[in-house]
Amino acid sequence: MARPRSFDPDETLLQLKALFWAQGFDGASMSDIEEATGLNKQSLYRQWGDKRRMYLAALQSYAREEMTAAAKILNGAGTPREKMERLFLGAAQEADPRGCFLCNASIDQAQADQDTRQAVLAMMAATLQAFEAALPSDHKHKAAALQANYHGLRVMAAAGLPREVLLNVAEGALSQVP
Amino acid sequence: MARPRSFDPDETLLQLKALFWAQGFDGASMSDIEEATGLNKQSLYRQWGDKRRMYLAALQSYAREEMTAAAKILNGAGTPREKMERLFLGAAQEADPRGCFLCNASIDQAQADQDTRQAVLAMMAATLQAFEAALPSDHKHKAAALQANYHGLRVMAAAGLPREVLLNVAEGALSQVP
DNA sequence: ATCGTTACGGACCGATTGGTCAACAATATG
DNA sequence: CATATTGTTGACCAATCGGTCCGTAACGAT
Repeated sequence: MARPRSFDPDETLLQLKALFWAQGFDGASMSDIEEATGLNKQSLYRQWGDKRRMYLAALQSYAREEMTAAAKILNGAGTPREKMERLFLGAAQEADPRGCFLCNASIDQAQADQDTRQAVLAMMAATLQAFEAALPSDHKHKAAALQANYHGLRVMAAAGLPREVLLNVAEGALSQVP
Repeated sequence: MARPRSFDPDETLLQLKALFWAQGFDGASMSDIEEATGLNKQSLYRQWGDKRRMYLAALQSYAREEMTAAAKILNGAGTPREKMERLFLGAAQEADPRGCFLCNASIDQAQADQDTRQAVLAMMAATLQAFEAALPSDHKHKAAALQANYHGLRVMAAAGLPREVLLNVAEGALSQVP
């Protein structure tokens, strides 16, 4: 009935996520977005309405994928200790310079935009639950502190601290897990 | 010999710090800066050169004041436990929605600007030392993890998590301190 | 009072910002 | 094949961005 879309919105969303994750909302201009997606502005606006919604969609894509990757570790096989080792040592060794997109959004957009704030709160709550679920019943009260530890680790990794310090953080966190 | 400055650079620096802390580098326009300081662009440029150096000066002002406020707690009187209680419970109860300026800079400017990156690294290292100094000698290895915990707590506070969760984080952190 | 020097204020700059519009291209249905 | 409908393209928009320039104001030294 009409001309079909010539791009895959899901694939474009991954590119948006990568861009906003690395550069933040203000740091990514529409020109950057056009370049990163290979699409024209108009196609982007037609699909998502405005830049804010592109950002929100990217953030929710992160929630769906990167965070369920963490959740997969936490809900996967192994003892609580093994799960936490995989999570914390992984974060310390990879040391993603982009940080954690959720933390980034908390800091530079949660204050500026109500929708982002709500999305961030939901993601934070889901993360807390994943930590709780992965801990034995007599250690669930440590979930929030471990989450804070994890987010702090990601921030320190983004700051560029040496791996040795990051591994130190991971070991300290793990010492709380039986 | 010449017309004297009609503003106090130190006072202006406090206003710059407050603005960049709350809004970030990109989030604060030169118009915002003029409004926040009550000064004209030209006076600002004469004093600091460009916007980046205003930001860096603000960040270093934060390092000098807010962080030595934390350092004062850590280096002050009391047992390690008491110091950590003051630090973590304070951060959980005040729950500054602006977050920690150091964390914010780590996330949205450390990648973009080399000078900011170096300043952030120095501040992070100084913070680690303050934690180490405040812990008894057989617990110094926990300094990095406690720092991560602290930064995570600040990020979660900025995200808007309920005080109850933040207090939970603080208690979890404190359980590691004798 | 005058002069040299510096600070201040506002007009102004090109570049870039996020966002829109209308012409054109392409396709599924009749 | 014709048509209705949608996607794509690039020109275009006002507004704002960070930053500069210059005329004037205000001071200390002589």
